[in-house]
Amino acid sequence: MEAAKKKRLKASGWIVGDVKAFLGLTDGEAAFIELKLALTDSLKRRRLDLGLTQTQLAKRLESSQSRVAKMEAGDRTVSLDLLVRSLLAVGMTVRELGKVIAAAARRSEA
Amino acid sequence: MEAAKKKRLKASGWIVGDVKAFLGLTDGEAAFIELKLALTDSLKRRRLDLGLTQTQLAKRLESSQSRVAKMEAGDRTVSLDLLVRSLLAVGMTVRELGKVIAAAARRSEA
DNA sequence: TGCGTTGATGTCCGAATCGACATACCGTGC
DNA sequence: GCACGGTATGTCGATTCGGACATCAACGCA
Repeated sequence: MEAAKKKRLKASGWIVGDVKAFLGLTDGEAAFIELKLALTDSLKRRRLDLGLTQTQLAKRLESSQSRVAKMEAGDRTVSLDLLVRSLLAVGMTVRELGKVIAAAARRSEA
Repeated sequence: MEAAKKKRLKASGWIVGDVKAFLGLTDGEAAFIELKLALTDSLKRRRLDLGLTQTQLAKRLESSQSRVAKMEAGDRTVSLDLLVRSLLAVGMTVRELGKVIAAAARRSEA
């Protein structure tokens, strides 16, 4: 968390300390979770943009509705592999993927 | 593969058709492999930059030398999860990760 | 030559993840 | 209210992936 934001929060009465600190995660682990969340959101956004239901998307991915739901819910039984494969399967390019990730990093630093 | 490159190769006597076409991969699958390769290389480069042996890196990752070797070799039993978690564990930021991925895409388009 | 270090490869088996199915939940329209 | 389409959640057997270990090749060095 950036210092300025921390200060703002503290000033407004919050106890400062993010999820990472609370759960005792390392920087790497926190970054990994942050990354998964960003992809999770991207996937859901893309599905809605394509006007698909979870069931329809599942068919494209040769998966099941329940797994799509878990992907979008950030379920811990969903791997980064599956998330990325899915994004690529619905037409996201590697380049766009890179952008999404970099953008997510920027957002979380703010 | 981009058209211009295809032409160049053809002109120089190569039979045109990349790995993707040969193996009958979809665009998404090909992109996924491309992505893994880029991360594989990044990991090896970072390890060498840090001046670590595979065994030393393995210790940091709480893994084993053989798994590190497989990661760097692009073994199919190595997941994207492991690759990304390893990169984050050796100090790569999510933002850098995004850049590496985008850069890899640019390179493969050329 | 023999020795130590580094990395590559194959295998084992427990843990994590998968697709699938059942089922519950939640709106919306009748 | 009820039905229905869409989504969420829990569970199961099968597959994949993980760390660990053994082993091998390649290298430099005494």
